[in-house]
Amino acid sequence: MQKLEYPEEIEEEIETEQEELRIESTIYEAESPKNLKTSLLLSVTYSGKHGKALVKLYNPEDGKIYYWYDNTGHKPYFYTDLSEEELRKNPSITLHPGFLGFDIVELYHPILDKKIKLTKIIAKDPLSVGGQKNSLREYLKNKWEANIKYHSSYIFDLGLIPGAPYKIIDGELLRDFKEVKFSEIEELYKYEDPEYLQAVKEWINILNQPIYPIKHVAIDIEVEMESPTLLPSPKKAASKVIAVACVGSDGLKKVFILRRNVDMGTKSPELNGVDIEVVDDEVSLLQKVFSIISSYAIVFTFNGDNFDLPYLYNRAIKLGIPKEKIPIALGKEIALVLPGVHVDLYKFFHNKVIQIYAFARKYDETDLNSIAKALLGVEKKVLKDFINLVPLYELALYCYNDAWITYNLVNFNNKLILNLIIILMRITKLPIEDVTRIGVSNWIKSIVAFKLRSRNELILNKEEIFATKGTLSTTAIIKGKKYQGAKVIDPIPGIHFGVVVVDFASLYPSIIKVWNISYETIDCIHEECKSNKLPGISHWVCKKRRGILSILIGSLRDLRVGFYKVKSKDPNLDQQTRFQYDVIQSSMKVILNAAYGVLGAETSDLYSPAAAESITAIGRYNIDKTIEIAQSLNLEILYGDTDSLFIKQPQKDVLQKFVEMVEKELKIDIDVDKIYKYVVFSQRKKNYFGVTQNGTVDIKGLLGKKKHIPEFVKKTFYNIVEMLKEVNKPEDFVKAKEKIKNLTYEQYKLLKTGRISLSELAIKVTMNKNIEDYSKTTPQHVKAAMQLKYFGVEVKAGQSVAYVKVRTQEGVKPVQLARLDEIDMTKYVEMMKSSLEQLLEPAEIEFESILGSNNLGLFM
DNA sequence: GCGGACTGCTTACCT
DNA sequence: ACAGGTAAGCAGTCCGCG
Repeated sequence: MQKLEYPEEIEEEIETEQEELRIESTIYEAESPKNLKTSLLLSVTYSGKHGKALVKLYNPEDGKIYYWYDNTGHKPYFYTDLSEEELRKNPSITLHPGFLGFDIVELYHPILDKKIKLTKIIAKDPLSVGGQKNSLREYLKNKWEANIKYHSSYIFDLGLIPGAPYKIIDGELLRDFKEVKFSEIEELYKYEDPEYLQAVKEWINILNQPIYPIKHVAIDIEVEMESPTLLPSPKKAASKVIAVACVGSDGLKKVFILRRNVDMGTKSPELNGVDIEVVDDEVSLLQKVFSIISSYAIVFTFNGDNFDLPYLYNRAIKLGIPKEKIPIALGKEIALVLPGVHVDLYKFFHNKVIQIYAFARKYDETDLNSIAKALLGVEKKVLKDFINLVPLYELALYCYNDAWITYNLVNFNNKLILNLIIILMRITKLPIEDVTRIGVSNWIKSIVAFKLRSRNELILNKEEIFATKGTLSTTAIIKGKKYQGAKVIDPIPGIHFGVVVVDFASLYPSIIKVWNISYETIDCIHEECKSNKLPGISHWVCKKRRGILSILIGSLRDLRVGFYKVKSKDPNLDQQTRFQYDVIQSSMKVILNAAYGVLGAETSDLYSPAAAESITAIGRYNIDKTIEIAQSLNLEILYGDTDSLFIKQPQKDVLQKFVEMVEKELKIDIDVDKIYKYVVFSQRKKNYFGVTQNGTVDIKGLLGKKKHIPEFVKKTFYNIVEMLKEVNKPEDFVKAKEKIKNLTYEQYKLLKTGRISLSELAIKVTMNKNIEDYSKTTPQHVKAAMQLKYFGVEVKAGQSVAYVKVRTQEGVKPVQLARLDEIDMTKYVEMMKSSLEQLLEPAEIEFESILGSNNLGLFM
């Protein structure tokens, strides 16, 4: 299939610097009742029309969205250190049309460790605080909390928990929480300080609330194309919308097709049960779609922010539909719907931490097809012809299938995604639109800011944190990195039977808790804390005050490990509860795993290099101490990486003693993670394989598992792995050896005689940049991409190039352009060798000997 | 003019 | 737009070489 190009955007983008989308339409406004029963808080936004914060609630009883407008008189604001008197002299402030007034406040400054006096500047609307050239914040140098979005500020000040149940009584918005019993928790954490216990209780209180099913719909649209290679531009919306599919949680299965001068074609049985409506004119088609969009609480799309919804909106405008009759509001890079909410699954799945920690890297490209293949085991349909010419029933099927996939991404595995989103909202205090669109550093920022506001503490500026926490005392091993990271212990090469792996359960979060690491406690201001040095570095940590991250991250860690993980496997609980607990513990995992990284990320608002390098330094200290203890008990350490140690054939009681000693010394839990029948190490770090007691094989870092290795090498690699599974004792290797040799030889023969197809020889490598951005060198995959571009197919950043090695000057060719007879065999034999050797070497098989031992004449 | 030693770039992995 | 550490393969450079 021909690759598509993106349209050139000719017009200047109209930069709507607006932080809050002003939704002016009244047609699609939801009711705002005086009383409302148990409803989930889905979103908070600012209503320009009412000049108030707007809370969107979902009532599971009737499946409808309800609005609640602020009745507390809450206004946007920020702080400055200028006195009111000084400010009065500044007409840009006092005469600003959005200026409302001043207030003098006292707030606790976490780094100065004292209360400071600030002037609160109150504004009429969010845009007057920030977002425009002449917003109030632009006229002041020293300012705090001026970049917080108004809806977040509102959530923080009212202590709202997005994703949690609320009710309205006599116009008042109230928590509608089920009572949670804390006796068990109080027992579990009785040695912790009261502040910490309080944090634990608050987490449980919000996380254990029921999650109600939410009425939702998945939508996908198809658009006619101007040319076969140019993707339609949503901004221009020049071509017709020819199909729209909707799949709803209420059983809706609907496809609207625009009647055009194209064959109906034949209706596939896959469309049985799907209501296909052929609509005569585009305007009615759009109106019907709008009516569906506005009747569901959540609209899910895949890339709807950047394509489907702006296209529908702009097309509707173009066809003369008045904008107040369109239930869509467009922002800079976001599209919202009315009266409910829109979630763009592309953005959610694109989030790196979701990809890595929630889905364990099951998908590595974030297009719909890759994700569907990895998570649902299904693929997108392929159009057999240019979309403009495809028979209508076929188009209907294609469109329906995409909406169906989108719907199932939300609903597979017991609505996992929907549950995950709700739990993440509760943890991060972000509205559904934000939590599904922004990255983890902003999640954590929101968690922290919510807590700070509740404690009447100032939310510090990035620069302020960096000014005192920016010093580094270590040097990174890798050039270009800022500070030293984890320690990896050289493995002892060979085959080792009976290996026990112990590891620290979430090491870095534990360190943050136990050592009181936080951006404000590291290198704190107190003279008397300076002696409280951390091991191996020149930083010290506060003795007087518990750090906010120590509390937040520590409590999340403890609850995950000690409560939710345990409860998710508790057979005494019903399945639904266990499932919710499992969702909670995986949501926590996502956040915990990223917490340390956020401190070390320059782009993060909590960037605190001193804290980040202290965490890794303590990590190294921990592993060193643990090795010392192991040695004192005569345990043999085979390998270790960051937070784990591989111990050879430890005696049960010695291991027990070891665990006790480590926990006593370091105050951090260490557990047996797994037991291997045998593990095979080379001299390489991060590179081994092992067979566990139940026969599963772990392969770490070996070449054969890397995704760019050609399929045919991979197949052979995994066939050998299967053979190694059978090995239970040292003697078994001898038997496996013959089988492995034969297999390898057979594959080699196939390769040499040209019987491996081009696609199995393909090397697939991701382009992390666009072609023109490779300025320093031109790697092979880029060479291949350049050849493809010459043929009119452009590979963009994020996509992968498939190429083969050939005997030409360039050395490579994209698979599409290559012939089998020009393949450079020697390169493929080399690849086979390097990949397979990592398995053969330990079995004492020489790759070369396999090739040489048989029928030499065959290949010349 | 060419090959080996070296450094640097790039990707994909591990924790 | 969370971190650093490691392996592998290739690109590019420098140096020596009658």
